[in-house]
Amino acid sequence: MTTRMKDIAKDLGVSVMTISKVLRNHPDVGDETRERVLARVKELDYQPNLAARSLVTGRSYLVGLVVPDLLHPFFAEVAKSLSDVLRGSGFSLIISSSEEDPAIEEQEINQLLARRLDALIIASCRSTVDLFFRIERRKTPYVLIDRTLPGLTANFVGVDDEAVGRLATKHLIDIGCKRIAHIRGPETSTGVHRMDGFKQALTQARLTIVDAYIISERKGDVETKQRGAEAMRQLLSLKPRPDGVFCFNDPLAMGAMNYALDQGIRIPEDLAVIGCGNLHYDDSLRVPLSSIDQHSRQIGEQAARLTLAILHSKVPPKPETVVLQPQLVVRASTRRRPAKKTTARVVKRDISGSIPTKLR
Amino acid sequence: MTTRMKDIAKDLGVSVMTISKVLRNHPDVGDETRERVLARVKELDYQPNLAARSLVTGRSYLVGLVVPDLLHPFFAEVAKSLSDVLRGSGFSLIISSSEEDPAIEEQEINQLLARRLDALIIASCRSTVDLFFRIERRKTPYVLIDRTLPGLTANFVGVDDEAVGRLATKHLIDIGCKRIAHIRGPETSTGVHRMDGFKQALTQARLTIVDAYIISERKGDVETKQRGAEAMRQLLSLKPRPDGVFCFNDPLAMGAMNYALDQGIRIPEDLAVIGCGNLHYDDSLRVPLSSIDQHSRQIGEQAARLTLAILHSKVPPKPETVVLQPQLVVRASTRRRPAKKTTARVVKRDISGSIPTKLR
DNA sequence: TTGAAAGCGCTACCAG
DNA sequence: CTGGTAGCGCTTTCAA
Repeated sequence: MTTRMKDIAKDLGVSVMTISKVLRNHPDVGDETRERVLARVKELDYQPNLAARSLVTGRSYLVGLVVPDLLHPFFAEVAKSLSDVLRGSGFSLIISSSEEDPAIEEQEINQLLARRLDALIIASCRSTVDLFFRIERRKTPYVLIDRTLPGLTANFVGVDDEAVGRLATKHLIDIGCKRIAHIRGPETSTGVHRMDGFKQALTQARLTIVDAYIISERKGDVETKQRGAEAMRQLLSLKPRPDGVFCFNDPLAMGAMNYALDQGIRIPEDLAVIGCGNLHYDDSLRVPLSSIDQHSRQIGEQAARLTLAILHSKVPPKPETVVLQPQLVVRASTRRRPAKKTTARVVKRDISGSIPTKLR
Repeated sequence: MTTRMKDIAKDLGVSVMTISKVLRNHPDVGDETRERVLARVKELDYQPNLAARSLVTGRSYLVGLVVPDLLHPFFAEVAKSLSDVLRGSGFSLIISSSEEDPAIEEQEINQLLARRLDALIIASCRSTVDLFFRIERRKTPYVLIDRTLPGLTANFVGVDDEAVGRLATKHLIDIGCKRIAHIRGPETSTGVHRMDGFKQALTQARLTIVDAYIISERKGDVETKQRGAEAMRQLLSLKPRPDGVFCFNDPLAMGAMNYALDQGIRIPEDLAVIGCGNLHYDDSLRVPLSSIDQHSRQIGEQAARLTLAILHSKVPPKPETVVLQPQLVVRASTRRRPAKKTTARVVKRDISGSIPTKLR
């Protein structure tokens, strides 16, 4: 069997309590005893069973993260920064992916609840709040990231998605686009709010909102790039063709651009394209892609900070909302002679948004 | 407080044991009693405390995964397929990242050991075996993925990295390259073996190995793309310049290509470039990148299969090694008029290797 | 079919 | 400073 405190206690002729205290740096232990215990612990390479410990303390020092897709660099980046901060505070992060499937998300969250984690951080793909009320009934603190849910007052860290839509669309208007299309995202808050921002920018510029220029997500589990290509195919079949497109995210924009380029469309001359996410490969694409940076790293850091604050506070604090302001990053896909001077805040080189991909 | 079996037992006037049996589908319970218990469980939304359960059963139904970098699509893909398979078998996956830092890797593995996980799956960035001997002493089964360690006989799932190096280099030779360079990876098995394969292919083709054409990883934690650019700068300063480069991985190749293109080098005419990883954005780059597919999804699936086999077997089985054969994927960055007919197996369109990035 | 007793490995509490 | 007692929430074993 594996070593237990009892074994060490017997070896050394001291009580189990003494071992326990030494291991938790409790002061009430004589120096000599402490040395002997530590020596034996090291010799046996002993580690206390954390499951047993958390059973009695009621705390697991485990935080759960649920994301819809680990392959998306945005969530990978969030996971990374989150994990960095938590590790520094003695918490471990257990990451699970819902594969953008509400049923899997529920299943994964149930698992995490059953394991009595100290807190949950969730980028939810659900559209109903029932699951979150259940979490609240279980008294497990949680922080939503990236996506909010209508009718749910909860801790939240994310970007201002209406501002994302406005910023991107206003930029297209500023460079002279007149017929602006939107390849929209799913029915989550991010998808809906970015589209709202898109419409707001058009309205503000006294441009009409053309329904046919808004392409909805196709049902089914196809690859994002392919969906982008399909959406672009639809747009190019319209008359008159749009001269600017705001895509819900960068993978979608990548697929859309590829299709357009393959059809001989010039970007940005015939068609300007902007995405969202500011992914690390944006500036290496066939046409480097303009994008909106959503501060993935900061989202992770703020979510971690908020989680730790909740865990350290005695009484459950009021839900806090952290909304970050998105930033425009201009690259070749929208670099045209401007129709009028751009008023948006422009970041020439992306620094904060660059995602370092380490060497394997 | 949170609900316990005791509470439900008291409510219903039955014993705790009966509840426990119902929840584990034990047959020895009367139908009527079972119904009553299930009804109350549902009503209270009760879930047994898995920490308590695993304390007595000695099994946690938790598998740990340690990767060097979640942001690298290869590891994200592995994590995804692994998680899919394990979830289907009733195991949860707890993912942690070592950030390519041996000390963090040790710390994370210690955490996982202390939590008494059922098994560990590790893509190690360590160069010594001591940590793994410790894991073995703890009797925790583990599976290495992607990277092996010299002097360690252990379960392993990964690609044949010498074959990766040979395949890539032979392809460059086949399309007529005469002065072939290598931007190599770190001192892990992947880095070393791919370079070995590179040298083997040169030797076999009776080309000399020029030391200056092999660029080593710079020390320090710089971004991969930048390292690729820096390596390319070095290569372009040599006389004569290389006419083909095999890069350890695709992010490195991306940085290298960008630099070369910015210097006015034509790819593939002046310089052919091939990477490894077959990442989903390879075909959307300024020059679509030829690459070697290392079957990330299959690595995850095989590692999961192997892990489950170990967990289900009564006695610890002998270490098993699964070595997958890499596949060449040709794109524009090496598409030249061939000097002689290529003999390598060529996949024109990448199907197996395409990595679906879901819509956020 | 049901349940009482014992204990998994650890820590809180309080007595010495 | 030290350590005994009690018990965290659950399952195993075995008797009724």
